[in-house]
Amino acid sequence: MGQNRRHAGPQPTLASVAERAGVSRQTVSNALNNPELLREDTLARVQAVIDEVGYTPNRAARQLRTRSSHMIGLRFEPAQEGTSNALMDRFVHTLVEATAKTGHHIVLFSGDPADPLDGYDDLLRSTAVDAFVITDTYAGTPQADLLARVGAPFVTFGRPWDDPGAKHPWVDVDGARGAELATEHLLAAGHARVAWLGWEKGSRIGEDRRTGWQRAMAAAGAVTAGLGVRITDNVDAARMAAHELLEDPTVTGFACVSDTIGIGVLHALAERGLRPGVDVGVVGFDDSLGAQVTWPGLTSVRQPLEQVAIEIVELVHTVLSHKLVEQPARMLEPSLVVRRSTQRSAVGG
Amino acid sequence: MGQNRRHAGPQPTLASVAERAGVSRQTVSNALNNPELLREDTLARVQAVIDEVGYTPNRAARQLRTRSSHMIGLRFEPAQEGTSNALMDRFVHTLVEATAKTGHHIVLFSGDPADPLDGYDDLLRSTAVDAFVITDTYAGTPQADLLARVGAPFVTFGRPWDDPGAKHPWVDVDGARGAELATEHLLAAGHARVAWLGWEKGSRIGEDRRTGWQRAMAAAGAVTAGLGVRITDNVDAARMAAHELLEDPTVTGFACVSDTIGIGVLHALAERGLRPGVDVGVVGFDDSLGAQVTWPGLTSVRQPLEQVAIEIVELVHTVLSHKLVEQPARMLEPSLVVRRSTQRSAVGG
DNA sequence: GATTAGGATTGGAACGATCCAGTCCGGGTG
DNA sequence: CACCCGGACTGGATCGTTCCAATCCTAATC
Repeated sequence: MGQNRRHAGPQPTLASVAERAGVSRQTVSNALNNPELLREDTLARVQAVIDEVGYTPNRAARQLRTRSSHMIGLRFEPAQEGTSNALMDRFVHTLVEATAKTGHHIVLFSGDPADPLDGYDDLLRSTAVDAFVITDTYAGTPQADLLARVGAPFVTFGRPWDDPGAKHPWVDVDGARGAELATEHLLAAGHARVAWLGWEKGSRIGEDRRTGWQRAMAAAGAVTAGLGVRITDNVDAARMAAHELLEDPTVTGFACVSDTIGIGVLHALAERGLRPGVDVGVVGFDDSLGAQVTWPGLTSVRQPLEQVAIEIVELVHTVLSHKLVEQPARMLEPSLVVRRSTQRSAVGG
Repeated sequence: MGQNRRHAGPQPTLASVAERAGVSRQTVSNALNNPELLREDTLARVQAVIDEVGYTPNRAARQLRTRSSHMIGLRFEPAQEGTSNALMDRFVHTLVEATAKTGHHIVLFSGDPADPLDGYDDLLRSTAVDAFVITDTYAGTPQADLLARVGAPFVTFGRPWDDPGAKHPWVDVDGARGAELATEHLLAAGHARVAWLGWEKGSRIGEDRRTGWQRAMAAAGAVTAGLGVRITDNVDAARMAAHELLEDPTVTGFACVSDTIGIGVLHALAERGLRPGVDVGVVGFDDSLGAQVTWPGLTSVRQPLEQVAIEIVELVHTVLSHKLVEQPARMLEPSLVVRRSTQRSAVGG
């Protein structure tokens, strides 16, 4: 619809539509933005002309007048090779779909990796975007501070770790709960001593997930001493740490802070001839592509990224319409995707 | 710079800068867009005021007048779970960086998955974007046809398979050459009989890559009869196909059309107790995350996505400045990333 | 039939930039 | 000295929309 433009002449404008329909520009504008103001027959007549000539409002003109671009900025950080943070892909896609429904679009921009603030100010001052979505809050939230200071609307994916009293809207996933789910799952599968392979200190997200492991272990009356290990996020570091822990044959469960690390544990098992799921249970985190394709399949904690994106868009919408909500924060629950790395059933064939 | 806005009053405009600098609006405009037209001292004076008040041109106004938004549209297709097409991540990121250098931004949009044309027309007619980058040309190029018809600028990542005479600009990676590299590598490693695991017929990309395998085999005087298999792009299908081929113990090399399929072959090896690299060589395609983290590491054909993005931006720029190039098409060479799945050296430890 | 209320519609004035057709000015030329 | 030239700069018009205040119209009320 609207695609059947008959004449390939100049783009139709509001004025040309108005003239053709025998009404004023304002009436056409209202037909688009406040149709309830028009009499039924007038609306129908205007609509007919709009369809006939294939009119689409000019965004620039609208943006200039209304001072809103219907664009949402997202700084697209470089994905580190070798780690499984390509989960952004899933998130961004849902974000695009969710924003499309409210007539918004996502504008990507980049910035000096050393300066987390780079790029925001420019887009904002040139009125190119109405709001921002901020995804990397793990290292503090200087962007949030900047934007809050200049009064720019934004929503973060990630709670304000450093400043729990921050009033800005955010959506996050309960990582501790995820690790708890993972650990409970391993305990229920009969692995009494579950190790934790986490990131090095300093990662708020990592520490949060770790508390979930501790909570589950404590609830089961299990000892955690010597079972919590901190390493960097790569396959080899995890492989070596797993080898070390596996020297103690009573350690048969591994809850991991990431899929990358979970995969590293699977590598160690392969090298030792231990059967994943049967001899040793392993759970990763993020349900990345790696978890899905690695042999024989890695059980993983899945974040509801689709839901996160949807809620973020809702909050953006709320903020932009100045309907301030009392507590504009949402904590979502992760879930567990069970694969063979925690299943005792026969593997193969 | 420009960030030291002193007063948080209303946004400075061209007119306000002009007044403060004691010149006309046009002069300020020229200072920004055609500085060579100004006398040196005038330029310096205007610049000083611009910096002082922290002026940034309003994009909407500029866009309205010049009819160009400096935005480039990219339809962000849903990533299929379970397949390794997260390589878009790497591509998109470079695209964002490359466009930033020319003052452009990437706007993501989505569309009805059933309608490859959905979304383009709207963005174009509302003058929201100046050009498009099209990434999925594997299923024909209806978008390219549409855009060419309405005279909209665009560049595709992927050659026009159906219409080799198409005149639109494109950048692509020589997939046949990639498969040839993979096959040559396996042959050189002593695997005389190299099987090809490809996609089902109908995929132009898949067929193209397949010819590379055939070329390398023919050059080596090797027989391909019974060694070319077509399956769907998932781990299990590949695993089963590999099992079947491995019934013939002379088949010790696998060139695969994707990493997903390569990983499936690795699964089959694990189930049969065969050592990757030592007993059987496997090469995937795309150098995805899965290839990097899967055990023991999957040799893979890597597309120069960064270079693709850069060349695409160059072409977009060329097209937008109406400097038509004679043959606006670039074919890039892939490379091979060697990992343990094709190395006879000891694995583990 | 004059008055009024309120819904429907209108036309001028922005929004903030660039385009275009000048004007101003200082110096070289005949 | 009149004339012309070209570089530097100016001011109105314009892009396509929405805001605002005013006007028109219809029907109900007195």
